[in-house]
Amino acid sequence: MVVSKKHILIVEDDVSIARLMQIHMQSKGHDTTLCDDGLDAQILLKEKTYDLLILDRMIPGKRGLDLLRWLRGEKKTSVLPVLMVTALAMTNERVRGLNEGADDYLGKPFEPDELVARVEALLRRSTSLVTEVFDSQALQLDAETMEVKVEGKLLSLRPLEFKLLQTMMRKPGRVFSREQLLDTVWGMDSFVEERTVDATVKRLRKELAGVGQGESVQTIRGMGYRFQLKS
Amino acid sequence: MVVSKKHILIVEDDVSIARLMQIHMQSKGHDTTLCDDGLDAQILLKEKTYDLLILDRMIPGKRGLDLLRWLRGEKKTSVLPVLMVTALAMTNERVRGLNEGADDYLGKPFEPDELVARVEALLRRSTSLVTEVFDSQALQLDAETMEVKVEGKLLSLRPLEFKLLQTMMRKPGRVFSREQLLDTVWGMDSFVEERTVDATVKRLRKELAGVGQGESVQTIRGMGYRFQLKS
DNA sequence: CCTGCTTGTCATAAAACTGTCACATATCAC
DNA sequence: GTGATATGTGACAGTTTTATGACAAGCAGG
Repeated sequence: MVVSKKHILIVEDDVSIARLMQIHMQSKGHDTTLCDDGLDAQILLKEKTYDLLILDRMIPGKRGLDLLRWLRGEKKTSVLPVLMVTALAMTNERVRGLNEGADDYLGKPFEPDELVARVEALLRRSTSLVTEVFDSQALQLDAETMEVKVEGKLLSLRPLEFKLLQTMMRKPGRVFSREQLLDTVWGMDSFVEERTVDATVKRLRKELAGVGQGESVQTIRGMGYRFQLKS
Repeated sequence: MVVSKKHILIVEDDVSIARLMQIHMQSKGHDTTLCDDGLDAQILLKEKTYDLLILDRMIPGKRGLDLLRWLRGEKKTSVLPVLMVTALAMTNERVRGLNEGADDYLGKPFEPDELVARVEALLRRSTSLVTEVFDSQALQLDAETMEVKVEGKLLSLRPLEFKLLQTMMRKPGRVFSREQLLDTVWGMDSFVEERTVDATVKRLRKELAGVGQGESVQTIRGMGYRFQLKS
């Protein structure tokens, strides 16, 4: 599977190693930003968003773990995948790094192939299991757990119901035709009756009704459906 | 910082020195076990777990370095801190000992104060770094012994089950895809069916069920698995 | 070479999900 | 109101996904 072009922040003070990383990342078609100081990295992370962070454990300015801890403490960037690199190849150090929130770990010296493999694996994951949290007032939808929370009350939907809600939530108030929904939810190449949408809407409504939001999916006769929270 | 009570294994054939060590360790509130033979020490290390090993380089039965090499090689997971003691205070010998995996080194004769200081330093390090104890409410996972405690009830898992639980516990509530678990638990380069994850999950669940946490590993249909303690 | 334990795979059972249909209701134009 | 059209609803079967038990290969320790 090809991972599309990503932007990777490399925090590493050893120039030769950093260059090596950069070359390999670029060979896979990714953009890279290099940074050799922890405090500078912190600023960069505040300013921009990256798809992956390669973090050396031993860096000037701020220790790697400190940076990681800060990163995980912040809400916004908390899902940024982090690959931690270090010369401390001891098991306990590794465990500690992972506990602090690193998603993977690579010991120095490393094989370039392994670096690439781990990076690609992390990127693959992050694109398939993104933690999207839509938040329309009282309703939260978490793409990662396929769960929906309405005023704290948990609601676990079936895959199709979830996708349907997710799709309609992206444009609250907008009317979606059955054809449109079939395309986005079921996929452009599915052989499914339009009436199937009705059935799924019904099932979704039933679930939502359980938390007092049964009417948030409305029917526009002759047009389709739309989503809007009951006020 | 006060280091809580630890159990120290002293491997030393000179009785007077051994007694001296013992007295000082006990004065700091630690338990000690004395052993004057390398082979016996090996048996003890197999049978029990200690928090620190004070190892004389010159001991009967087995040479100190051999024991150390065995310890580091045999149980790759062993992170037991080792303080090596010897009369051979030459630099190169010292280097050799550290290379073999000793965590610190003390030349004979030694000042009792120095012994105590080094021991305390090692213990402090080990409690903050080595014995990583995950603690999600009632569940404790000890990376060193591969044991899991649930409300006091001990649970010894098989290697794979342990790794699996350990991986999922790092991000409680988060869903891990089978691919993700294969990468982290089995390794990125393993040729294992995705269904194997199911089998291992089943085995892990069975163990957890024995202590009333069978449902803490949940299935997210179409997505993967996640860990979350039953509340 | 045994022996016991771990683990990968497979076949099968069980469960969850979804598409469709038949019919009930609702809405609209006249 | 009446018929025509659109949508709601419940049931059911087929499909997909996961659970489970069995089994053998792999492996470490004797």
